[in-house]
Amino acid sequence: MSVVIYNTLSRQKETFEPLSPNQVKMYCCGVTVYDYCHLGHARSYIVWDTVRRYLTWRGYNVRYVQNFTDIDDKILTRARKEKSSMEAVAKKYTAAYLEDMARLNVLEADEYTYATHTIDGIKRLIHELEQKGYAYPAEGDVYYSVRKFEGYGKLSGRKLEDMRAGESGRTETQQTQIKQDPFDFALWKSAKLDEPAWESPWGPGRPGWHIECSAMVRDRLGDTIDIHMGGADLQFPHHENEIAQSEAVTGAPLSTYWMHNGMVNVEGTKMSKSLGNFTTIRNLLDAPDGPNPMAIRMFVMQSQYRMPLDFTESAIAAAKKGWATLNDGLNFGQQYGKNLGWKLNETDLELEAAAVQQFQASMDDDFNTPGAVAVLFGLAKELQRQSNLIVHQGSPDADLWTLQQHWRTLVQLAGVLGLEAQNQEESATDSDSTNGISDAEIEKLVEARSLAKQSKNYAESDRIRDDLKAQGITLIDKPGGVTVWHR
RNA sequence: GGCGGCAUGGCCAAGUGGUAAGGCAGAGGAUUGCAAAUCCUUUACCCCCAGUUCGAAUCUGGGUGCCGCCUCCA
Repeated sequence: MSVVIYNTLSRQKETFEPLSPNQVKMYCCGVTVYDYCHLGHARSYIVWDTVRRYLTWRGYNVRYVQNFTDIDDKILTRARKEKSSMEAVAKKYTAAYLEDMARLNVLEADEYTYATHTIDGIKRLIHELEQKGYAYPAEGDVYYSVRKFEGYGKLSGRKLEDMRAGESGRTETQQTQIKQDPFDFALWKSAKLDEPAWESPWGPGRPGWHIECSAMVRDRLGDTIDIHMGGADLQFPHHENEIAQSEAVTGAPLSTYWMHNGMVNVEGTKMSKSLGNFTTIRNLLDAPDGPNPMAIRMFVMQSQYRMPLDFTESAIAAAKKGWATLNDGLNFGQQYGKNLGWKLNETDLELEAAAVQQFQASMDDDFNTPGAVAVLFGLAKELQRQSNLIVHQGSPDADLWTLQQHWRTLVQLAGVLGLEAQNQEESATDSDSTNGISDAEIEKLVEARSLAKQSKNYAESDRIRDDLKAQGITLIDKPGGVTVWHR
């Protein structure tokens, strides 16, 4: 069995075969750093993080490179607005990106690249394109002559004659007049007054958007990589243009597989900065009753990465609840393992084969995370049941070995999806120290409540229970008038 | 106008030829003084029409609706 990937290039699922056995070179189109990231970005990078984690778990040696676009009109506009510099704005939002992603448990790339650090490679590439007749200078700009590249449109499946230039209403009129063809795009833009600029054979200026990715991939990973990924909205023109640039120069395919994630929608339409219908990651997480970052991962994992994903209050609420169940399961070992006599560091325990097999079958099929998450829930619900038995009856009804295996399997597989529990012991200690109430005091209150119950003074007994609840202590009445509690 | 995608229970969402995973919510029951938690049970003519097939949510054709892209985009 091998991994199957939906390749945008062929519009079908293909068996994954890396160029060199067990080596995977991945390049992910990163963000333009002019603002905080929103949920659309969160989805995208959580998805690619998961692909990377899964391939790694499957035994591939993955090299993951991602860029930051730190030269761009939007950054400049932002810098003017904030009376700052392009560099400062880019720095600020690059840092913010890294913070947000760390919270979402997105692993750092093996290498991050920056447009500003790739100027030489960019200039080299443009020069080669010029020599090979694919690029032409015009009034200090340099443009790519799209009609010279035979395969233009092969990724997005479109023909130049079918497209309406300027359909989206965003064409820059100035450029339109300079370009030989409306579909030609800028490789190099001449600098206007008080704009950051780099020296070049075509005069001072800065690179166009698409060229940086071509240059970075070539510099860091080589002429052909295994997987190139990004948002579905990058398919055209960005990735199409990358292909045109890279392949015209190298004569080799830029990437064997192209993967695109579906958009995050708000009330049926795409979340985007220009529409203003976005929620930033930090706003969502930092809201008073905001979700745990892992709940966001759950939210993303519960739909297939190529499908649109609707962001709604109720979807987040459902993900929060779902995460709570999973989190309980993940904490089972910390909570009960010691009492059950587990050795927690025992790692040579075999995982539960059926669950692993089902998980892998789902994930192998173009990263079917909803199927994989269902496996996680199967394990978590069983642990939840056992946990309830322990609390109410004092012991589980499964043998300890099986329980430990369940738990280890859950932790391991959830980890492959980047779903990790908070360290419960830590938070428990936290609440011990910050929460003034001691065990003895709780016992006293529980005792008082039992007496109140016996005399049928339920108002009093409920008051005590509510008070304790407010302090994070849950009471459980068991048959026979016994009450147990836990924080 | 062109290209692509999607339509599955109250909401979300897997399933791509053998008669519907999972999550959230709901209902009934067990338990409880009432709760909480948990357990058990339970809710689907798979957008419409036609076709292929012994058999289709799944394939084919035709509708209808929604979404994305056509040089800001994750």
